[in-house]
Amino acid sequence: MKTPKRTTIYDIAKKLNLNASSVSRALNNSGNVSEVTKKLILKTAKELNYKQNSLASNLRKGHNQTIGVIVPRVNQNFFANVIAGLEEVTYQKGYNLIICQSNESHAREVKCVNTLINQHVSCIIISVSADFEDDTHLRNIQENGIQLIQFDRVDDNLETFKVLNDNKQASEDAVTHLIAQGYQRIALLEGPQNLNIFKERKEGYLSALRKHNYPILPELMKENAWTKELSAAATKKLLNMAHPPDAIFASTSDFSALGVLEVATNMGIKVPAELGICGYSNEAFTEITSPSITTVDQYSVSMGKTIANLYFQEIKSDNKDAIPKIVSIKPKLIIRSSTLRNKDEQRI
Amino acid sequence: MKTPKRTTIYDIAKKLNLNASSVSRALNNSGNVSEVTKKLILKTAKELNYKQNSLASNLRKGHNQTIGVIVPRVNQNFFANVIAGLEEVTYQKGYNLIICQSNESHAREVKCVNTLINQHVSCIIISVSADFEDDTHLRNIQENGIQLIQFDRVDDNLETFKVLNDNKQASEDAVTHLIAQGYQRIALLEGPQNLNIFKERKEGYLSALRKHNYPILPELMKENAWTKELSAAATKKLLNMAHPPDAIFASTSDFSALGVLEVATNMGIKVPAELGICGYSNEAFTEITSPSITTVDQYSVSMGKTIANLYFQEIKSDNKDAIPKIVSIKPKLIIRSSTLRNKDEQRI
DNA sequence: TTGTACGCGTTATCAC
DNA sequence: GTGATAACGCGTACAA
Repeated sequence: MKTPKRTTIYDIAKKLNLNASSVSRALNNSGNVSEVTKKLILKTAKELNYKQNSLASNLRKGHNQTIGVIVPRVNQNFFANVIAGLEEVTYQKGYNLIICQSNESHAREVKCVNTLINQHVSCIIISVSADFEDDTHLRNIQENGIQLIQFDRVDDNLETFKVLNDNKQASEDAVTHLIAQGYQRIALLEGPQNLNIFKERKEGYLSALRKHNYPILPELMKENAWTKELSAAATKKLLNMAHPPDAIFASTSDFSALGVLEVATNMGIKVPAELGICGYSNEAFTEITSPSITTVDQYSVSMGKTIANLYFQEIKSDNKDAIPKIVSIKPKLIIRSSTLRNKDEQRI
Repeated sequence: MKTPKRTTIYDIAKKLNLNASSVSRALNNSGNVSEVTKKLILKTAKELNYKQNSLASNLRKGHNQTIGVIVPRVNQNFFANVIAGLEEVTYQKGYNLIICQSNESHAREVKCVNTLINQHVSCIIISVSADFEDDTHLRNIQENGIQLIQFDRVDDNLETFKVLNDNKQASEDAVTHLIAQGYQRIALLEGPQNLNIFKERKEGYLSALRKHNYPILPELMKENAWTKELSAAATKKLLNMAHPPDAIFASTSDFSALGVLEVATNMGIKVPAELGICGYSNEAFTEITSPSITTVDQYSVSMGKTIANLYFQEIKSDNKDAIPKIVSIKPKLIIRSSTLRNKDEQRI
C-alpha cells in the first residue's frame, strides 16, 4: 500500500505565498501570527483537508502523546474495565493508548515492552504476566527514560509507581465475614504464589484465621486453583475429605467460585447452609447464580482512571523526578446469598 | 518530562568509526554489510542499549505499522473479544494497535477518527456508535489514503471492507427454533433501528414468522429495549397484556434476556414452560442462569482474527485498489434450557 | 563493501 | 509579524 501524498504545511504555505513556519505557528497557536493571516491559514488548511502528521510532530518535539498498556488479556473482565477507565481519562488529555497483551507469557511481555520503547511512548502501564520471571525488561523501560506504572500484578522489588488493590485487607474481610457466619473449617483456593496478588490474598486469609484463633490447616489450602476447572478439581478433593470444609474462599476469581458452586450443587451439598462460598472480582455473573455469590469488588474502571490521573497529575507534571508512590485502593466485600446462612431465606 | 537522550545510530557509528548508513543497513539487514562489521554493529548496539525510534523510521518510510481501532466500549464483552482476536494477529505481524472508544457518541467518534488519521495509521477498524449520524468522517479516512474496515455495526451505504455477522439468518434460526418448540406468540425486543445489526435481527424475526405463516403482531414488538432495564420495563408491559406472549426474543443482547428472565421469575411465570426466552451474544452468564439462556454465539474472538487477516492478506498485500469485500460470519444458535420446553426436565 | 547527501513533516531559533 | 534555516532520527539512492 502506497500512501498517497497528503497536504503538508508546505502546501498551505505555497498556496498563500507564506512560509511553512508561519503556517505551523498559526495551526498551533504558538508565536506571533497576525489575526488576518491566521484565519487565512486555517481556512485553506480546511479547504485542502490538511491533517497534521503526528509522527513528524512528535519526532521533532521529542516526545509522544501516547501511553502503552500491557495486560495479560484484554478480554478479561478486570483488565477490560481498567483499560476502559484508562482510555476515558487519556482521551480527555488528548493522549492515545497503545494496547498489547502478554497472553500470560513472559517472553511475549518482553517483546511488547520493546515495541513500546521503540514507539517512544511517554509511559508504560503494566500488569505482569503469570509466569513472571525477572524484571530486566521493566528496568529497561526506566533506563530509556519512560515512565513506568505497575498495577494489580506487580513486581514488588522494583521501585516504581504502583496502583494496587489492598488484597490482604479484602481477603481478611472476606474470611472474617465467613467466620461471623459461623463457618468453622474454611478452605482456601490459591493462585500462583509468584504473583503478589495471590500471595497477599493468602496472607489476608491467614491473618483472619489467626485473629480469631482459628487453627491453620494446610490440608484446607489448595495451590494453583485459579481456573474454573482447577478449582472444581480441588473442590472435589476437599469435599471428599473425612473432615471436609464448610466454607471455601476462592481467592483467585469468581470463575473458581463458580467451579466450587457447580461441584457442590452436583454433590447435593446445600449452599450456603452446608457450604459457604466466596469468590473474588465481582464478575457480572455472580449476581445471578443461584445462590448469588459473595465476592470482592475491585472497582476496576475507577482503578483505570486512578492510574491515568496518577500519571497526569503526579508524574508528568513533575519536572523533578517524582518519588515512586504507591496508591492502594480498598476493594469492597459484596455479601450475597452464598455465604449468608443466618438469613438463608433471603435470596438476593 | 524531558526525555533523556537515547542512543541513536549515529552514536553507534561514531563509536565504531563508521557511517550511520552502515549501521542502519546492519540493523535492518538491508543492503550490503560485511559480516564482520555487522556483528560488530549489533554487538555495540546491544552494549549501548540502542532502541530504534519507530517515529523516525515510520516518518522516513512513509507508513506506520499501526492499526487504529474504534469501538463503542472496550469493556463490552463482544468488543473486548474482537480486540483480543485482532491483537493476536496484529502482534504476530509486528503491528501495533491503537484503541479508542467512542462511548456511543458520534461526536467523540469523529474526534477519534481524526487523531488516528493524524497518527498516520495504515488502517482503521471501526464499529460505529449507536447515534450514528453521517459518514463524512469515514469518507475522510479513505480520502486520506487510510484503509477502512467496518465490522458488526456498519454504515451500509459506504463502500468499504466489512466483516459482519449474519444477523438476519441467526435471528431467523432463533425464532424458527422457538416455533419448533411450540411457542405461539413470540415477542421481539428491538434495538435502535438506525443500526444495521438491529434492523437485520428484526428482519430475521419477521422472516421466520412469515415462513411459518405466523401473524405479525405489532403489539408484540418493542422498540429500543436494548438494556437490561429497558427490556425489563418492556417485558412487564408485554406480560401484563390481555394476550401476553409465550416467548420473548431479546434480539438486542443477553442482558436484555436477563431482564426478561428476572421479570418473569418475579411474576412467578415459569421459564421455559410458560415463557420461552432467547437472548443474543452468548455472554458467559447465560450458561449459569437458572434456567440457562438460549442465545446466539457470534464467534467474537475469531471475528477479530478474521478482520486482521482480511487486512494483511487482501488489503495490504494488494498493490492495486482491492475491491471492497464483505465477509459474513454465520453465528451459531446455542440452545439451552430457557427455550427447551419439550425436555423441560433436562436442565443444562 | 562503505560513505555521502538528502528528505520524510514538523517545530524551534534565529534574524529581519 | 514573517522568513530562513537547522534539527529531530532514520532510510535510501547514488557515488566511491
